[in-house]
Amino acid sequence: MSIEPFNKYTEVPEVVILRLPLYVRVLTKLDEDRETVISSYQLGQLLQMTPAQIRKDLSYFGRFGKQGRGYNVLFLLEELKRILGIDHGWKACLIGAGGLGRAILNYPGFSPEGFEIVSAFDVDEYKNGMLIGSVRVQSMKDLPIIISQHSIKIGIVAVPASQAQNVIDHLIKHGITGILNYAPIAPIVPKTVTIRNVDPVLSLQSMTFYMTERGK
Amino acid sequence: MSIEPFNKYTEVPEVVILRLPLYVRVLTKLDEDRETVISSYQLGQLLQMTPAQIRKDLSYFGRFGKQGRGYNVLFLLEELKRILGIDHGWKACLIGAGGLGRAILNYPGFSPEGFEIVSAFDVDEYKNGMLIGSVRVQSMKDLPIIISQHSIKIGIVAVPASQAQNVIDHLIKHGITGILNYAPIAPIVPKTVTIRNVDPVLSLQSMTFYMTERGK
DNA sequence: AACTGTGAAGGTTTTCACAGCG
DNA sequence: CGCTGTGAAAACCTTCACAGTT
Repeated sequence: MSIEPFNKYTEVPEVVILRLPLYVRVLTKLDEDRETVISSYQLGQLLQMTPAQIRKDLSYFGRFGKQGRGYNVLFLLEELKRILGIDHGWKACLIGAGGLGRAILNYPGFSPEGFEIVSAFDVDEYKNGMLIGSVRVQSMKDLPIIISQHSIKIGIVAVPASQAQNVIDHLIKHGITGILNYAPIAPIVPKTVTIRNVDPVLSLQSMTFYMTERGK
Repeated sequence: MSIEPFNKYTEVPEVVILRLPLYVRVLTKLDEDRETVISSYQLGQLLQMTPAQIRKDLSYFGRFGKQGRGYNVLFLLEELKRILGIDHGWKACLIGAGGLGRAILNYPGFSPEGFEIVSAFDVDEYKNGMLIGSVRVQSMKDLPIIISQHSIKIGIVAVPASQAQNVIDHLIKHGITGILNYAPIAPIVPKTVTIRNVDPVLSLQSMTFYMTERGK
């Protein structure tokens, strides 16, 4: 029994985790450009952040730099990938093979980063068997077996808003622990599941605030 | 001359602005469901937030509720739309008519929310004249005149990463003040311009942190 | 009785500033 | 000398708790 108020072990702030992929992205670019060393100041220039913030963020995970010199680009890049769990590939399944789902399947940005959509599902039985890119659309009733056979942990939701929460609940029931949701809703998920929403309309709606007199 | 350290007029925190569109979304749904009154507690349930946060957020802009009763759904909805500047439509232009650009043009979610893509551009002259949905692809050299004729303030960027910063600079030079960027880069813009990035890969990369042992 | 609006408290994140290392 | 890593300070954001209104 402690006299002081209970304070759980200081975790890494979520905002920090959200920034790590940005670091990965610029480091990847720097590596492609054959840069071998970079300082927190230079990283800050590229990302429009303060050098102190970058150093503090990295310090949550270890000591990756060299005083007087900076960070080794490739070393820091690989450390960050390991921390984020993207030093290996991830399989994902897609739910919803409409216009949006098709665009997601054809989006060339996922697989170079190690995210592979290995399977697609749609409630519409007419779409079953259709080939989109290299993926064949399957019936929703095959979802449990496919998820378990391929050990899929990520679900990408591209169904209409009205069905999205149901689909999300269904995915979670069958073992999905990460969801990338494209439906324009505010989904409710247990704390054991990580969800990210892709919602360009929300982005535009907060943008317009700053584009009106009111926002200045 | 004050003794106290200078503190600029307390602005509304950006996180608050980012949440307002969420309130708009659930209020819209509630209105469609013929709900007329809602409390901060109920809103909190729907959005997985504390009632105090919702009340505090709203208090930055005025007093919209009634004690003992809650908020009038339609009234609050319209106030929030006015605050965000979405009580009227916004015109946007799209740059990049490749696979991604085509998906954006065909995405049915923008126009019901008042965002209309009135024009599309591509550097590839072979695409000029092509019709995508109801929009005809134009040459980049027509961009300045079209932006000015239609008073377009929003640019949607769907070009390859290598060209994105150039395109963004170009848009800004010709009067665009809001940018929705789909290219996987960390763009640099002046403080007079508001930018939002749509980047599902970054979302996935922060998600996997929490899906690994490390993230628990 | 049921709720809002809000100062104040509490908690979190950013920035500062400098010791210490290469 | 130039830079990192990091306690401490400052700034920022969330939650509490309750006076006040309907």
